[in-house]
Formats: sequence, structure tokens, C-alpha cells
Amino acid sequence: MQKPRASYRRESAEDRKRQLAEAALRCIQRNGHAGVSVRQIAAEAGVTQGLITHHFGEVNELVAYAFELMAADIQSGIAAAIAEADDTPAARMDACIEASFSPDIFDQSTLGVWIVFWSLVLHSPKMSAAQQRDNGIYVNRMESLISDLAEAEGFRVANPRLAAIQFAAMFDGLWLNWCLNPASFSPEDGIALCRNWVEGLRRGAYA
Amino acid sequence: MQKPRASYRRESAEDRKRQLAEAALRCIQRNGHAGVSVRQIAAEAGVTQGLITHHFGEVNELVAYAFELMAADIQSGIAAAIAEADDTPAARMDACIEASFSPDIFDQSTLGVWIVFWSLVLHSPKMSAAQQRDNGIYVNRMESLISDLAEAEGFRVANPRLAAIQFAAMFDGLWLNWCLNPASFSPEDGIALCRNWVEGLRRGAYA
DNA sequence: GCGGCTGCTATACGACTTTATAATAAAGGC
DNA sequence: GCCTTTATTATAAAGTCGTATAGCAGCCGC
Repeated sequence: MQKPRASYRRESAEDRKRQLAEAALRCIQRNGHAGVSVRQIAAEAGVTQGLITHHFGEVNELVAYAFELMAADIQSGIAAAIAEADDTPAARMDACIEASFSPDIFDQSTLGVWIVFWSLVLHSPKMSAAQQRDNGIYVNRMESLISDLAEAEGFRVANPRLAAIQFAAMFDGLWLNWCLNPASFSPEDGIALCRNWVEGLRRGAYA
Repeated sequence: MQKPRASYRRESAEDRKRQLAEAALRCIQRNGHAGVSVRQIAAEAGVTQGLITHHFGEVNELVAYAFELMAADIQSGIAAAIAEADDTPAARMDACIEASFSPDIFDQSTLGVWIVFWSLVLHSPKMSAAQQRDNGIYVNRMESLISDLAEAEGFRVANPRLAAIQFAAMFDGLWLNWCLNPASFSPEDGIALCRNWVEGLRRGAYA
């Protein structure tokens, strides 16, 4: 009376982990927190539950892995845009701003997943560690952009680190608010607002 | 073999709903999303599970109610601080900033709950409606503060509504980031950063 | 073409979840 | 002091959750 065993493809651990993580992202995108479930994710990936245990031990590990994957994607998107820009601090700063509001990132289903991740950070050490890593990279980049711009254009920023934290927080806040209420402003508005913020830097508001 | 029925106090619907909501907040504070559970909340409130069904029908309703309660608290705290300030636009703006970083609001356990709420908004119509109401009030206030300040001090802000949205998003972003990583900056830093942002306004960065 | 490694399936178990329903007792009106 | 109202308890039913375990089967080396 047993179910006949299903046929399957054997995959490398790395590939499979990625597949599972991507399935997890789709589940969270669709169902929010409710999507964080071994069964749902396994079904989405077209495998059985045991496979998640096998590769990750526990679900939190999988979720943290998915987070890191997504964070790396976002980071590399922004980094690439900056690298492609003209090699002036102003152009690089602007490229960062534009990339942050590009459809790849500034997308409701992407950000919806991101918000769920945030809510997990406080209660999962793995997630917390991953978030701190990611945020550190993020803020460091912002700090460089700000410092370089200040030096190139000859204005002063008293504490570039703090300014960078604010800049990063502003992005997060705009992402969050737009995701929760997309009608309130457009991506172009977001870009304009961030440029204004930089203009404030130039005019010595942070000196 | 039945359990002897426990004695209890009868309370007005309003009081009981508030008690349940407060218990829910404590549970979420303690356990994040896992705290959103009829059983946990009922235990925390010292009542049986059925009572939640009785008063709210389903859990989401209770959570939304708790959200509104907490949102109203935060709003009234900030509103009170503004009302107590000197009646100049600059003083009122500053009071708003300081209140936003006061220990009542800028508190990890408070913000931790808040983040969980955010993550629920996208998947719960009730929560979404409540969030939009709350956010609307919030942004409106910011817009008034900005417009009044601009008029009083004679600088120009091209789009006060958008500026207000950014200001609000900046608060959210700073709350979020500090909550996830309290070591990165202090409340005083947050206040200084927001003042700098206002200084940017004054210097015409948003004209 | 034949073993062996291990990725993978299938299944079971126990704890926990929400929601529904009937019974009970507390409190207010009279 | 009784009677009604209804807030509240107790309990059940049905489902989902995560984790563990046993063994099959795809693939690699030979």
C-alpha cells in the first residue's frame, strides 16, 4: 500500500540549496510569514520536506540562506550600477540612487519579502548575523560615496559615517513606505528626494 | 472528570479588548511572529482562548486592533510633545524630532513589535487599512510642520508633501535600523541627523 | 555493467495551531 | 433576592507545523 517512489534528479548540494532558497523566496512573496513553512517551500520546489532537513538541518537556516542570497543580489545590482557610472563621485552617487529605485529592487514583491526578513532578524541569531553583515557592506559603500563626493566638491561632512547611516536608513524607509503604500509616491519621486538629500549635503547641512 | 470551572471577573467589552490587545503586544514583543497566537495571547492575558474568538472573531482582528492602539499611543505622544513646545514652527519641528527619539518610542521592544506589524500589512487587509490611516495622519503632520517652517523662515520647499513623506520614511528607516542594530547609532545621533535634514530644507536643497 | 556513496523520498510522530460549540457563572435590572 | 443577559470557560475537532528516521535510487568511479 505504499506510494510508488517518485523519480527525481540528483543535484549538487549547492544547486539544490539555491533552488530551495528561491522556492522559499517565492513562498514568502506569496504568503508572507505564512510562507515560511517546510511543507510549503518543499512543495514549491517540487521536493519532499525531508530534503530541507537534509540540506539545512532546520528551517531558520534555509531562511537565513535565502536572505543572504537576496541581499547579495541587491548589493551586486547596486554595485554594478556604480561601477558602470562615470568615474566621478557625483556620477557614482547618482548611479547608486538610481539603481536603488530601479525596477529590479524597487519592486513590491521583492520588498515584501525583505520586510518579512526584517521582522525575523530580532528573533533569529542567524538572520541577525546575516543582516548585520549585509548592512555593514551597505553603509560602508554609502560612507565612501559621501566622503568621496565631499572631497571632490570641497564641502564638509562632520560625520560621514552617521550621514551614511541616515542615507541607508532613508532608502530603507522609502522602500518600506512605498511597498506598504505604492500610491504615495513614484520611483522618480524617490530618486528626486534622494538627490535633494545629497543637495543638502552639498549645502553644508551636515557640516 | 471535568476541570472545575475557573472563577473570573466580567469586564466591559472595551476593557477586555484592550487587555487582550496589550497581552498581544507583549507576546509579539517577546516572540515576534510566533507570539501572534490565540493560545499564547490568551495565556498572557490570563483568560481562555475562546474569549478572543468571542471578542474579535479571528486573530487578525485582534492584531489589527492592537496595532491601532499602539499607533494611537505613538501619535499622541508625538502630538503632545508638539503641543507643549513653544508656538513657533521651529520649536514645534524640533519637538517632533525629539519626541520621535524619546525612550517611549525609540525603544527596541516597542519597535520590534512595530516591525512585525509592518510585515503583516501586505497580507492583511485590516492591517493595511489601519496602516494607511496611521501613515496618513503621520505624513499630514509632517507636511504641516514643514510648510509652516518654510513660511515662517522664508525658504522654499517645492513639494512639501513629498518632503514630508521622505521625512516620515527617514524616521521609519532610522527606527528600523537602530532596532535591528542598536549599536550603530544613539538616539542623540538620530536627533542630530534629523536636525541636519531640516537644515538641508532651510538651505534650499528641496526648493 | 557493477558496487557504493549519499541525495532524496516516504512516512511517522508529537506538539501546536485555529475555529466552533455547548455549558456556566458573573453582574445588572427589577 | 430572583431572573435575564452575556461575558467567559471548557472542550472538541480538524488541520498544520517541525523534526526524525528508514530505506530507495540516481549517479560516479571503476
